[in-house]
Amino acid sequence: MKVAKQSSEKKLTLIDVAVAAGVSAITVSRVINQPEKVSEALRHQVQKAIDMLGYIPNQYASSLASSKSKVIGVAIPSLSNTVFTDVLRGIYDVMGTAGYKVLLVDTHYSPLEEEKMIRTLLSQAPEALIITGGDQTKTCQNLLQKARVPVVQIMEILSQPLDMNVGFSHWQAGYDVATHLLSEGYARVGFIGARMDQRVQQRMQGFKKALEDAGKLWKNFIVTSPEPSSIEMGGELFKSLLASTNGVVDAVFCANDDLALGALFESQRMNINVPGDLALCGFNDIEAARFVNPSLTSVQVGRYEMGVKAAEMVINRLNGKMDEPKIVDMGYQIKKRQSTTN
Amino acid sequence: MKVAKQSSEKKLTLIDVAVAAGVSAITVSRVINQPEKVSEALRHQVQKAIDMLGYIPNQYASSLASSKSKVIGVAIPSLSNTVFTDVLRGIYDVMGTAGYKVLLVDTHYSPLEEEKMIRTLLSQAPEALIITGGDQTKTCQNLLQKARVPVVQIMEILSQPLDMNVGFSHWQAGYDVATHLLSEGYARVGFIGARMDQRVQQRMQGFKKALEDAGKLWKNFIVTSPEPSSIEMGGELFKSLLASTNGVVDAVFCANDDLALGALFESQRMNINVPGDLALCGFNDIEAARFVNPSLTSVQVGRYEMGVKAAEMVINRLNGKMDEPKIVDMGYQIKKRQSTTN
DNA sequence: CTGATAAATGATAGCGCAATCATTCATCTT
DNA sequence: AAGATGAATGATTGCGCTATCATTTATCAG
Repeated sequence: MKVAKQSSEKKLTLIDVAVAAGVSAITVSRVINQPEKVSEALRHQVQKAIDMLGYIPNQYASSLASSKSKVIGVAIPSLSNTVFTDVLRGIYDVMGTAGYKVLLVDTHYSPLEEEKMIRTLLSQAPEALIITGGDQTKTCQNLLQKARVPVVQIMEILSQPLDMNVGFSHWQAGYDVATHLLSEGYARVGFIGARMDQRVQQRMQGFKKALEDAGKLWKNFIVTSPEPSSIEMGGELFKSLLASTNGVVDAVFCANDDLALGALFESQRMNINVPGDLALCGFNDIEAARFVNPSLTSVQVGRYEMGVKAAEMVINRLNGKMDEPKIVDMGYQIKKRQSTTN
Repeated sequence: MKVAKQSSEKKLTLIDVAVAAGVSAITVSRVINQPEKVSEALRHQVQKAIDMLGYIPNQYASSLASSKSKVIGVAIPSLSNTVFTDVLRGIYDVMGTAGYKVLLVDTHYSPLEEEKMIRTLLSQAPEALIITGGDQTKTCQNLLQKARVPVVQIMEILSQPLDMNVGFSHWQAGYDVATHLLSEGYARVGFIGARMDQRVQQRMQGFKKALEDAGKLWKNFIVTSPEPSSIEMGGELFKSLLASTNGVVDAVFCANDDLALGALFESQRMNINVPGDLALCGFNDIEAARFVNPSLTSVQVGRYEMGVKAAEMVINRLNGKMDEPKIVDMGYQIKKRQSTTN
């Protein structure tokens, strides 16, 4: 084995390794990509050269030559929302194991930004995309169509998915929460929501429908804000709701657990007893919901599992399994806890 | 302008656009990358063709030809920890604006996995890397060295950074928290910690040193677990601490806010009054710390800003500004709240 | 109006790798 | 032992783009 200069200035290529190992370039390529096609002796010899030189393949050259990028593009609306990062973990865990890289972008809840970001993703020639929800711009949908790339839309069930779809019905979840609160005997049920993205809107619509069906929907029992959701915002919205209802509200469905915690903490400060005076229900079932006092009724969603499922769907598709279902409803579960115990 | 078939099967290349626009390929390339070098008339003509065809450049070919990837690699230990996703947001916001893509990997707190992941990152020929902490394997350090890529280590100040470094001293923060608790009159101060990564270890060491200096360090007042940190774990560790100290502990420094919340919620369930019977201090100052009742003393760190700073350091370096400081201490601030009010 | 300079555009080559096809060599069959 | 088969290895070519240098066209001084 010839020994090349250790501290060469220019970057190492396959050929450097090939020379060092005394084989041809393509053999080195095979050792890296299809080791079973190379005899054991040569394989070791080449591997030794690779390790010695610290060679790292240039993925760009590889992708260009093979038109396989091993990249999956993922677009989520926010990096600071555990709802999305939980899903992300599922995606990363599966994709990592399967040898795919994840190129992640943050759309900041904006379809226009999403369009820009998806352009970026597409320029990396991803083998598939996982994107959030269904409110892409028309241009963006065209781009995706044209790219002929498998796409999974996650987080919610869509009526007309672009391709594959994993999620659950936020409308139904909202409907069920309202029904649950009514069945527990609460009669003046309010709603607080922030950010008001498509999914929150749907939860609210479902919620409103259930109350309407029961003849218990009043406009002043709904308080929302376009601002980002947060614990602090939950407290604010809760106070607004109390004001707009003159304090007669007896249960509040909060669009997510952060808002619910904010409402809970605020009501503690106001000496409003939960659940004695007021019931609270959150959404997402983050860890705090289980452990706060009183524990918080919430809607559990298999977020990690949703990420796993989306990733698996992508991988199946890439492996040519076309017979898998294209739409998967992950469902949800209302976790009844102390905060709605009448 | 010639019009190409709209729904061609094969993917579009520069040349397709060039033909459609009636110019040479390189001119199209210039319109995309250095528009100021092309006359306005041609520029519009080409742009029209690009839009019409829905052309998206192949980044792999571009990167291979120009050896500029416009990719920044980022490695963090966990995707489900807000501490890291906050930093990430800062990185994404700056990098996105500057036209860089972020390739993110999750090392699951394991140096071995980190080594593997950094190999992956390097194979994408990133222009720089942002990695977490300083406990890379030797092999990994060699890889990084050899790659001659700017590296920023974030989250903590290291004695021997590989290259650039942004963070703060966890040791000092731990020392200061202990000092603060002692100065508030607490005399039997305990510590609970989970996961016990390098940064938690350092906080604990600083904490222990301060107690030792004050002659108030006892082994049974320190309870840790290698398991992941969580609210639930905080409750468990808190109960263990009570057991191992026979309940005489009068203040607890929790290695992070999740643990602190767990301890707080658990003490509420045990009818231990905070801060009346027991003081609690967290770390990281997540939003809940400000709003929970009693509000939780914690250590505030500019995580988003840390991400921004790291990204800016990278960009400055890539733009040839070599005179910037290589080590930036972001500092921290102890936020004194109700939970440690004697 | 000539030549010089700058601005705009084009032709060519090569980035580092893997697909493809060709070749060599070992093993087996009858 | 000759031929057949398959495994192991290699030579060539091109992926889609940009760097480089060459060429053309516009602009201007004297």
